Amino acid sequence: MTGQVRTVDGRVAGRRGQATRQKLLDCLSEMLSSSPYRDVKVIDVARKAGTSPATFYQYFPDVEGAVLEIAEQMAAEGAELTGLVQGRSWVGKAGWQTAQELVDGFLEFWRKNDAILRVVDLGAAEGDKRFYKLRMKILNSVNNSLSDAVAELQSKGKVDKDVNPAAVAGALVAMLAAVASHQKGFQTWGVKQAELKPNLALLVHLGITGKKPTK
Amino acid sequence: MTGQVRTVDGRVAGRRGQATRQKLLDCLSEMLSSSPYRDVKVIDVARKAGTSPATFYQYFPDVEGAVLEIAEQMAAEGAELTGLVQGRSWVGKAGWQTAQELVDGFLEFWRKNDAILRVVDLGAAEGDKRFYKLRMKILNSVNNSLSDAVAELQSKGKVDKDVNPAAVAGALVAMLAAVASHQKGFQTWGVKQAELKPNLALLVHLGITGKKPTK
DNA sequence: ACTTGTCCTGTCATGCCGTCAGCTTACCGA
DNA sequence: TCGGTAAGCTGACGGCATGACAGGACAAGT
Repeated sequence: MTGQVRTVDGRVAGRRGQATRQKLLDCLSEMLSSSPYRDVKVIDVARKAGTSPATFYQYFPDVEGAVLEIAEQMAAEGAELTGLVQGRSWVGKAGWQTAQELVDGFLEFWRKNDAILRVVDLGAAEGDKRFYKLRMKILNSVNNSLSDAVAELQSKGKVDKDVNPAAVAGALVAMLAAVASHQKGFQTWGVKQAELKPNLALLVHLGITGKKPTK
Repeated sequence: MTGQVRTVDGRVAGRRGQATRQKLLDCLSEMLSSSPYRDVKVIDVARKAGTSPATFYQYFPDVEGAVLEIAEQMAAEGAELTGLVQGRSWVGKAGWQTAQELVDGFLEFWRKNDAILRVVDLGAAEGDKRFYKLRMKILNSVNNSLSDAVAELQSKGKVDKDVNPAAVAGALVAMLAAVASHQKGFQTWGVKQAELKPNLALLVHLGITGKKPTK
């Protein structure tokens, strides 16, 4: 996809250049998880990476640009999420297992990348098409698979005709993402992490199949 | 609660002062819906309000402080959400109606205040306790009512014992909030606003009662 | 050693931040 | 009517981030 890494002014980046570029990305990523997005300054990132602001601007047009880059890398890894739903059964005990593993994998992925995902979410909500497309890219694999699962059950007459597979799948994915973002919120609400998961799995199972799971 | 409105340096604000203060809040609010949170500058808000940056800092410690103020006002209005669930029935056709009206009211409220809610969400996700408490305050009314509903059905033996009411309620509320934030996202996903609502209502009904609604 | 192209940084103009002293305005009691 | 007092506002300033540029350092090939 990305044939060559290029600097802002069009030069092709070599070995060393790519290294510092990556270092800047790493430092920015770290910065995002330790301080509010709004307060992340180019100069801090540069200092942390042992270089100067000017260098940063050689590789990225601005902070947002760099964030998009990080998010892009993450989206690529996010493809692993597909495996959580693709080709799985939603019937009987296997269905319950599928729901559980989906929830587990999803929360884990989100927790691992929470800082960057927050920013992507904000960008998307603010209407920025780039972030918005990126968010789709990440969620699409899961969403499409879920949507297919609903559609298939529907064709077999196991799910009502007036259910919109895409809407249900989208809502469930949004739920998982939101809960993952606010995991800490649930704790103070008196819900422990361990308790949360099975209840989420239950909701997912109910949403997809319309039935309570057989455990 | 707030006995007197005070400036940062401790003076009590009079008629005129409160007016400019409110004007600044209004302008900030408008600013937030038209440009990314990260790019909202004090000087722009001040200019828009026909005053100077120094005046802004007389009433608010920083942009964040002003945002919290706006959010607080909104949270007060958010109490109206309570009416969407409190004392409603979740049985039979009435249950379906309850679910529909909840979804409707929730989406409407979110759409009306989306700009500020985005920022609150971000702040909460970033771990800022003030935003986080505020988010709770807004969602608590709905969340508690839903939680109670589940607990009640549970005591009647209509819902499984191993369901955690708070977890389910929290997840459903998070889902509604997330879907509301990304309503545009669903459109490009091929799901129309009108189609989305009943499917959300279905999920809510399933989650609360464990059964398909009778329409 | 020399050349070439990559890579980094010092420096600078610009603009926003956040603060302060000081000016203007409104209110109030004598 | 006339100060006196507190509220209300702003010009100006040091400080820092931004973003652009030109030039120096460096690695690799010849």
